[in-house]
Amino acid sequence: MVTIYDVAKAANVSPKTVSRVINRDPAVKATTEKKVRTAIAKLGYVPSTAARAMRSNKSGLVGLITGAISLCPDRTEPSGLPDLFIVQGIQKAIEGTRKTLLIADTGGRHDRVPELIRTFEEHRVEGLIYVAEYHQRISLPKVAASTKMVLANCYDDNATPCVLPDDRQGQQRLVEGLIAKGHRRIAYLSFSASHDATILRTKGYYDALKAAGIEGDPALVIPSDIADDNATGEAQLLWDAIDRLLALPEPPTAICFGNDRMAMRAYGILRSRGLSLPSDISLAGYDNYRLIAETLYPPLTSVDLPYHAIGIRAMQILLGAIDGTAEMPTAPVLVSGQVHQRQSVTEQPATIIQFSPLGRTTQ
Amino acid sequence: MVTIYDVAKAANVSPKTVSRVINRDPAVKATTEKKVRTAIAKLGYVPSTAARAMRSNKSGLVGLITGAISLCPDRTEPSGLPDLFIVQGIQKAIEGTRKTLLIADTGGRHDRVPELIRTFEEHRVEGLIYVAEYHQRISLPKVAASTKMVLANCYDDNATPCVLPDDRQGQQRLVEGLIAKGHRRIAYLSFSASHDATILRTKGYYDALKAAGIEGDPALVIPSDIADDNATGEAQLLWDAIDRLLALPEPPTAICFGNDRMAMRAYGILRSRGLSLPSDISLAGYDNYRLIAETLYPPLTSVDLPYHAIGIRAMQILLGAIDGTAEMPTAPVLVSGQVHQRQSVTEQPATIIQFSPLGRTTQ
DNA sequence: CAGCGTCTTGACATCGGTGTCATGACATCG
DNA sequence: CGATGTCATGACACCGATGTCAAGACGCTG
Repeated sequence: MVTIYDVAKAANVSPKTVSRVINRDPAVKATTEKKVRTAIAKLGYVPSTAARAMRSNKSGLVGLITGAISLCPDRTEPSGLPDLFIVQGIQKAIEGTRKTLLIADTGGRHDRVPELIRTFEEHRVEGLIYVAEYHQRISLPKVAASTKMVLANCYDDNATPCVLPDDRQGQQRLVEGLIAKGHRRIAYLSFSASHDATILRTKGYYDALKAAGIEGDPALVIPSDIADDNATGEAQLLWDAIDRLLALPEPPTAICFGNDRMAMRAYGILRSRGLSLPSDISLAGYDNYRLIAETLYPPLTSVDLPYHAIGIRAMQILLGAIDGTAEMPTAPVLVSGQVHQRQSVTEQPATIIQFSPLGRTTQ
Repeated sequence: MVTIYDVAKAANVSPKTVSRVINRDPAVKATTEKKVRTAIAKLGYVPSTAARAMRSNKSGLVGLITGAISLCPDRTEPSGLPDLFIVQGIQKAIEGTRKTLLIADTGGRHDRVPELIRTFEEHRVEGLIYVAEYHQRISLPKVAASTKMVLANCYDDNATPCVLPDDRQGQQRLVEGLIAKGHRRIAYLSFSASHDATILRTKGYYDALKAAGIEGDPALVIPSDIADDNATGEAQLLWDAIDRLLALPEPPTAICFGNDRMAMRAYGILRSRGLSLPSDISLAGYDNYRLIAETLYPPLTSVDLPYHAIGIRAMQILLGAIDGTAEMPTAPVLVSGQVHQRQSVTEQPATIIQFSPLGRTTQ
């Protein structure tokens, strides 16, 4: 490999002068610079970051730990993919800076995280971002105090700076949209209640109802407590939940789902129950997983999970801390996502619903 | 940052001895080793790869260039995601080796590739993999001869070692499966004929027919020449193509699609035409994009695009070349994907189809 | 023309590991 | 007991860049 010494010899100058040229030191005479640049081009010299890093004690590396890459293929799982968008946002935010991103994938095994952090420390990364596959609390091993760390899509007990989706607000706005279209009986088929996202979104759901003066009905809120790897079980639960809703004396005119994939399944289930979409019932997802939301017929109303923005914010915070130009935030940074109105939700004509011993009558 | 000298001082040995301990040199007395390990643990010493790399001239880094990460979000595009699986395969293959993967994303802009290669050269990567988002011919700038390179999902004119999906065989096996179920009139709604994959798969389609003694009917093969970013245009073309097929005097009993997403759209279109799936017509996709193929109702027969395996093979080839334990292949390495039979394809009862001036009659 | 400041360049040490070779301690053998 | 060999360890140089400091060239001033 050609070194700075080879270039120096070829250009008949000292290595230090070559170094000056590379680093655009203005104290180099134009003629000398030309000589050096010619030699660099002729020899195809590329400076070694390793040597540079050793001298300056700055690696120019930023580490990223994620399961986004490995989690996609094996899981047909809903949340598996979108966290990749966080990675994309991070990539985008690092573009244009002089830093290089080192990506380590957990391969789905959390126990590998310490090992990955270790590798990063060996590479002397200047900062570290941990990306979780869904909104959750985590606990990470200690890293050197000099290594800045930011959490994306997760938080811990040590007040490590973190960037989170504003799940409460997202669901609230979605439901507000349904209410604005005249819906009053709005069901919510959520994920497992043990998820942070579910708790926050359920709160958002009730907040929206309350703001509109609609009383919440617990019969309309059904969480699915399923194991993530059990696709048939999930489908079964969804059938049951939908049947329960349809059998209510006063069934919902709209259903919100925990994510777009649940909604996608529901399209098939509801149609096999003889309902027309969206005229008989309106549906809304979550995630705005465009592959699903835009391809389904009718296209699905959904809420952005602002993963891309989360990635960008996380990296911005980290870069600011590395440069020393910005302080790390001490409270979680919330990023909100936009509601995308599509044709799966229709205007609900103002109706008066009456109860009778025989069931429901709509006038 | 604590260095090997700090450890040496703390353990009261020479730095060289610490180095020996780190590298598991057996020539160190047990008592000495213990002293050193204690000091390492107490000080939290982590060796610097930069320093190591400089001395040994081996970075332990492998570079990966891809658009897989950035291409996902903006494109609702079919092929946008799956190449990520190649990256995952690569990750998997590098696990357990002592190498670290450096991932560079093009951000969708091919003109950034030289810049990324440059960064890799600065980091002295020992090998380089380029991953394309779909099967295609590419052309890359020269890299240092000492840097091994492997292409995944693409090939070039310089006989650079490459790993490709066996598209011809995949489509052939898929169609063979349909034929085995009694289908004789099999349509193929492919991608744009300008894609390598389309050309190869179309060949596989005809090969399967020919092997079964069925004459190919050009009216059954319709390529969609659409711009990738035009979702509504794509949907329109699909409506038209399907209508054309259904209007044929002898319409197909099965339709193969260029990918699972096209098939997913077709579910809606065919049903809106009053057809029941799969009893009236059988459908098959390509890619085995499980999120779609398994979630659709009925689940979709499809062919694996063996992206994961492509990634693994590519990395294996590269690692072999870096170690010097294996020669680079001189011809493209083809990887074949399995056919996944699902309920979207039904047994076609042996029928005799007669033509009459009034149309088709099935007995 | 001596003295001084400015401009340009180079010598040298240094970052943190590791390869090479040397050294001292100790065991073995004739 | 001295010669030889083995074992464990250390001294030193080196990888490739760059920060520090100094030196030579040059022009300007008094």
